[in-house]
Amino acid sequence: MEKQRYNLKDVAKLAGVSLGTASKVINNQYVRPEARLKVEEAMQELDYTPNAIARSLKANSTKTIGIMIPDISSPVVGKVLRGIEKISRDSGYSILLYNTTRNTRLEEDAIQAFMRSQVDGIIYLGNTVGDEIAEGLKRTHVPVVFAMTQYPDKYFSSVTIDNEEAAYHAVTYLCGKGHRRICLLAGEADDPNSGIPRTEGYCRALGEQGISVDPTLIVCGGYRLERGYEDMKRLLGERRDFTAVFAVSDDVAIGAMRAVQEAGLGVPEDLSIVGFDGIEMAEYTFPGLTTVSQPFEKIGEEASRLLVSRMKDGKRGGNLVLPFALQERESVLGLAEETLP
Amino acid sequence: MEKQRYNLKDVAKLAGVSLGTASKVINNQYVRPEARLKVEEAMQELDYTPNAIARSLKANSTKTIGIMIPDISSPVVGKVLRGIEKISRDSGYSILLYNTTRNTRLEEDAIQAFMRSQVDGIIYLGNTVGDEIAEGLKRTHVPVVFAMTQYPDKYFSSVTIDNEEAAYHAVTYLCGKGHRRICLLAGEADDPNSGIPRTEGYCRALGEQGISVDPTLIVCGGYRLERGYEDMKRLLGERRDFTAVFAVSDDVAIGAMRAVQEAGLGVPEDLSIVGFDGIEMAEYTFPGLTTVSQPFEKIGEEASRLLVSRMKDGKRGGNLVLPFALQERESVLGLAEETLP
DNA sequence: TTGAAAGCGCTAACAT
DNA sequence: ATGTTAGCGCTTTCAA
Repeated sequence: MEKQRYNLKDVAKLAGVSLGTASKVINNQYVRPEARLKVEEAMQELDYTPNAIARSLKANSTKTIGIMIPDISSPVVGKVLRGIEKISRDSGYSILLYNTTRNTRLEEDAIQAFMRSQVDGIIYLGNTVGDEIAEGLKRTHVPVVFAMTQYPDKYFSSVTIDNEEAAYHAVTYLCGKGHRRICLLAGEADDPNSGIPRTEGYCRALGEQGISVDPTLIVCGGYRLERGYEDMKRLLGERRDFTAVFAVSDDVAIGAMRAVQEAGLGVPEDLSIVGFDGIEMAEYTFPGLTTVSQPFEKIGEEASRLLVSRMKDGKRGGNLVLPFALQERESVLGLAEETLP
Repeated sequence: MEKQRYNLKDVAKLAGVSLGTASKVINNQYVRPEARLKVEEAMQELDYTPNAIARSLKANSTKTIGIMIPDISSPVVGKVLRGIEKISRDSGYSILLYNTTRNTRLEEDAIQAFMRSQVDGIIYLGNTVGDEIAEGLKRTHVPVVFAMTQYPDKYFSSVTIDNEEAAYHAVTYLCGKGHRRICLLAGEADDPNSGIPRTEGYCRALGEQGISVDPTLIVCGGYRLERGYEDMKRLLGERRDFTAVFAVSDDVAIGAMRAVQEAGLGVPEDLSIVGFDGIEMAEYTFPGLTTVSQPFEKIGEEASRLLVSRMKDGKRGGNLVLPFALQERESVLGLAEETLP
């Protein structure tokens, strides 16, 4: 089998027309019907596909968007990605993927790669944005939108939820159920994206209820299963003077739930747990996990829409804040008066 | 801020050399040191980045690989993707992503898009390959490798595990623990990729133990949490004459576990469960899920390596079969003699 | 060693 | 309505 790749010139020659005419055919400009037919037949015959590279070179636009991701294997990221992919594709854009593993050097590489590839826009997904990276992103001179993260510079747009408010809501809910000693599995202490605002929301809710914040009840770890498990296991070994746990992610909550159950305690009888994210798994743990759910796919879709519109008309996009929702399931117990510590 | 994009000609002019010389500098060919320096300074000054599009047009190679995926939001796919991305990037290839949602029309679109984009190779991830798609893939004339799936045509390479053997292994393990009535949550009945071989492995194991296969103990569903939950819930409503469950995926197993626990039964006291895949979550369910783990990241890496080497030297890759491993955790009970039905 | 120039596949302006 | 041609940014002969 010969490796054959025909071009428009070949098509034109076979059809007996000029290159320009053939070009008009594939671009839906007017050509005499019989000529059009001939060209179409020739295209068919040669199994011709337009070369987008050549077209891009000419048009100075690749119809491609670059996506930087901290960790593709995260289910949360996957959902957002699905939203992005769908809208981008429908708008005629291809997706160039770069996994940065939260590594600044790789982020810089990604930006370089995107510039070389002449992407028309960039979506930066999920990670906290460092200043140098933000600088690098600006120097690309293409529109950039952040999904699930923000950066204080009007050059960028973003799509997020209100993390402070969401955490406030969850903790207020717990207080409403009679809980007063609430442990916070807080994520990364210096993460302006999730860890910090959610901790603030936690503190605000407590304050509003007249409960003073006990810093020893706030433990910073990460966002992964393992941290939830390890941290809760350690905590349970030290003390049991809290009745509820609010975790920064469902993964952490599920890890914590395992530690609780492993310790012979019941959820929610002995300890109530609220998670954050609303991953599908939260529905199938036993008991089902009450959680603050984020509209991941929608976040991706909106990020994509924002980017597409900025690539089209160069408009500033602004910051879009999407609604969250508290999903009540079975992991929270309402406390009777006498149970309070 | 002006949108500026300089090209090599600008660099050459600023450096006071010819275009050809500037080109040699960025391609590390020999130029007089002082000229090289001038060019490098000019590049710096103009913040020059080579235009990969132009380079691709000339070189007739984009250093890009296209990846078709059934569902990006699946954690399993994410892990494979991570392996692919890592190796590809290290080998100098970019990744073009296309999510096909198991839809043949979208798969055809993906192939079209890849051809237009002039990808140098394609990785097809996870889904069962239809004949028309295989045909379309062949007509691209670029190397294609399948990850986690196969197609009987030497044009393609593949990276998989031995699904029949893995299922055989798991079921034999269950038999070794004294189980004789084993329910199979079988996935899709017509899926030559996972469903069929795993069912065959199940049957072979049973046969070898002298246990006759009870077809009413085999229930076909899908691979998702919901199916495991629904199917097991229904089954438990009808009968309880089995002591173990082997599920085609960890998601299904976890869904089933929830149904069992919800029914007031204990895992593994009343019912043993074995999953398939080895996702991280399997470690944090309570009890921990015993499962057959697949080396997802490695599958991605090897697929990528195979593809890269085929793109380089055009060699046929063949089919790579990677080892699986049974992860013993807490979801299986050893049955005493008298417990047998 | 360096410069000039052709050409990768396509589009669009211009001429016919 | 169609053909001719310049040129997108780069690499690579070929001459000098």
